[in-house]
Amino acid sequence: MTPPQQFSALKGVQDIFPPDVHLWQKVESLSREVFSLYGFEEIRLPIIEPTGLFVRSIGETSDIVEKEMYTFPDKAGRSITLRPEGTAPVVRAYIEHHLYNLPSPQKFFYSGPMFRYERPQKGRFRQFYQIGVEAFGAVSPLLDAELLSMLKILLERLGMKDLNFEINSVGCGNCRPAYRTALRDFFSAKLGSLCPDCQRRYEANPLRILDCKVDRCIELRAGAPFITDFLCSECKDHFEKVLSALRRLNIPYTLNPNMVRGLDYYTRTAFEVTSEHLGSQKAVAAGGRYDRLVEEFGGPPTPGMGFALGMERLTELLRETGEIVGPFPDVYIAPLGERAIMEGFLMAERLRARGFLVESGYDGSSLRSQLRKANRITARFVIILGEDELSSGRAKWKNLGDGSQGDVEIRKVEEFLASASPGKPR
RNA sequence: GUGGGCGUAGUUCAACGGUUAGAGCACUGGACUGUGGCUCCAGGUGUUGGGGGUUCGAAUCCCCUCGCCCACCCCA
Repeated sequence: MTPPQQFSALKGVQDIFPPDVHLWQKVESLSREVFSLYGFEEIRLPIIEPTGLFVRSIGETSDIVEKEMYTFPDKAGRSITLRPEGTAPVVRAYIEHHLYNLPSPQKFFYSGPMFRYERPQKGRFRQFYQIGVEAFGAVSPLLDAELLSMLKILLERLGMKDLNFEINSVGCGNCRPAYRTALRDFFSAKLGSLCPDCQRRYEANPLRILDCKVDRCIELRAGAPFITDFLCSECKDHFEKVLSALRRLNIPYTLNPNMVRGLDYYTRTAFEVTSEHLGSQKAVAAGGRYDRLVEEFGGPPTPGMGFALGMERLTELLRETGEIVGPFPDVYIAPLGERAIMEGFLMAERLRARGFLVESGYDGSSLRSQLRKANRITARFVIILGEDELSSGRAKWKNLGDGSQGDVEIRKVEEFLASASPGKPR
């Protein structure tokens, strides 16, 4: 006989189950709570989008578009892509539903899986989850500071420590081209000494040379021009006001003129929140401004700004700060014998209707093994129901915390548990 | 796509090329026929990831392949 085929999850995707899933739930619920204080409302969007949406927003020559998208034709021959990021779909929906007619700024958050066909490593997956926010229609640098503050408050309430807020301005369509030219000029004489990757970057995206990790390239870029010295007066003013607001909020930040964002659509403010406790993929959140994107997609000129949190990286850090355990059963019902099993089954349903978390045995195993199981799942109480109890009408109860026990009328088990469990029933 | 590391029981890991591949934990049962945790005892059909090769003999050496991990590229 051939053994049945065993399936396993695809490369780069993962199952999330207890106890880990409790961390995920905590992050999700706390995010909702904090975001709602700032007026962000949830938006739920498709996971598949037309391929062109990402090609045009992220940039045709970006790695994401060139080699990382899950793209396939549907049955009518349309090119479909599993979303590799969240901003472009939100922008699409914002324009498609004319949300710009509503009072500005419009603020949304989303949560869900993204897909990129990459080689997995620590903190990187092919299906990964992001919680993101996007705000439309506010040019003020105070919005930038407000989003940073909201993010910091969320991370603090999650108990995260040792985070570094790195910030930069990548300028706009007016000033960035001049900087690119200046960078190319700076590196042109050293081109032959740069690593092969950087020689490619020199052509494709010279800003990327700035965050190369090769020692030689790090040496060669000493003295390279800073983008902050090339910002136009509007961008410079905006950046200074963001930084000043951050100082007023007592939010510590690190200026990182070498930080460039991967996606083409960013303008002005760009930032990353990193942790040294992660692997090489150390950004737990990142975002920035995209003041031209809505217009480029056919909407009215509307500034935008947002960020996304990487769920796997976040929960990775939270796992180190202490396990969050799931709910424990209030009571385990241990029936002995056929009649008792049915009685216990009915009792379990009565107790659940009263708001108790109940586990119940119904396979007729010994009292010993049932108590062992109750102990293992850390039930607070055990109710023992055997022939003796059924004939006397009084069930035995046992408190697994202190070992105390006694008996109680079967009809009054609910009342007994309610008085013995503060806060229950709900 | 590139480079490196690792695949042995449910799990964490042992086993100089040499008997029948072992141990902790977990699980199940018992000591205690209806009382958990602590203790003690008992319980393993593992294609040593898969395939091929070298050898009298391979978990161990070689080749191929699959998978996982880490790093690069890039990115949350």
